[in-house]
Amino acid sequence: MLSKKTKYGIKALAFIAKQPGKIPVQASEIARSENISQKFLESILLELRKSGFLGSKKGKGGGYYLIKEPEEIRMTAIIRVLEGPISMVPCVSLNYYEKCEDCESEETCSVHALMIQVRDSTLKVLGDNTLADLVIEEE
Amino acid sequence: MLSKKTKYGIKALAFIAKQPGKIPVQASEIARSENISQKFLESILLELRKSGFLGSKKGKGGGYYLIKEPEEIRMTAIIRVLEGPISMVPCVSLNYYEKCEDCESEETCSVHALMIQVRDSTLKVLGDNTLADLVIEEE
DNA sequence: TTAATAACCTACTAACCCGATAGGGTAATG
DNA sequence: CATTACCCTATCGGGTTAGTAGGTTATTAA
Repeated sequence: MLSKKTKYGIKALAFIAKQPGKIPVQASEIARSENISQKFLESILLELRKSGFLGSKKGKGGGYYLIKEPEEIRMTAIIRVLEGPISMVPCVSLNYYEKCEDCESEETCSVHALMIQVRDSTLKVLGDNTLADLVIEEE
Repeated sequence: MLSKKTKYGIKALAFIAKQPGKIPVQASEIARSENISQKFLESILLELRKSGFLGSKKGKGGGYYLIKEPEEIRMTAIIRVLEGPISMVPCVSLNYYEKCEDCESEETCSVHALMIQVRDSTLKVLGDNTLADLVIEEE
């Protein structure tokens, strides 16, 4: 299950990407438009800024803006930052690998091979889609 | 993320499917072999019995056994029972659909279309794999 | 018939995480 | 210098997860 945090983060990024020009978008505006708790959204935007997706500008007329082009931002990157691992099990995660306590070996684990298949198919979809694709579909 | 419950459940089913013949397998044996808390496993096996995957026999020589052939048990069915929805978001779930509170319409939601793609690719993998496939890979 | 076995059932709990709220501080603009 | 809007920390209720505890019931073998 996708957390609200990730969902809100994606929606916010899409909202910003959708704006004409490169003018900063305020958190309050996004919160209003997308029905998100403003404070909660602020913390998400902050995280997206710290991880290099967004730039920010303080004061009047300030807000958040994309640093890279929407076409360059893969959904895998966004989700990994906000949600964490894409895999359903840590033992098949590429970026957040963790060994299982209960499994003696990954070769004999019946779940392992299956979860690799799921991971790869999900990765394909999320890697093929960029932020630009989300915006296009919206119009 | 897959819960331990689901993971243990799949492993247990694979363990039972792997047994030669149709003799019942005891929960204690599965728990020992797979390093699972026995009591926790019992509750999972019980659920799998109630949902029609397993039969059981009490008393000495008792245990759990598969009701259907491993080839007939799709991974989607197992996961839906133990884990719940396969989709990452309730608003694209086929079996556990729920409307989003924050979204005004699903057509304009930037997340929606993406999550349908993820759902379909995951569904393909889990629908193509049966319990029999897990056992084969183990050998 | 009785003892052992193993499934079945109910209740509880510690730990954890999520989503949100509270209450500010800091920097930039006009 | 006042307003704006980002920035930061702390906290918290509610829910879920993974497990533990302590039994009851049904079946089988001695």
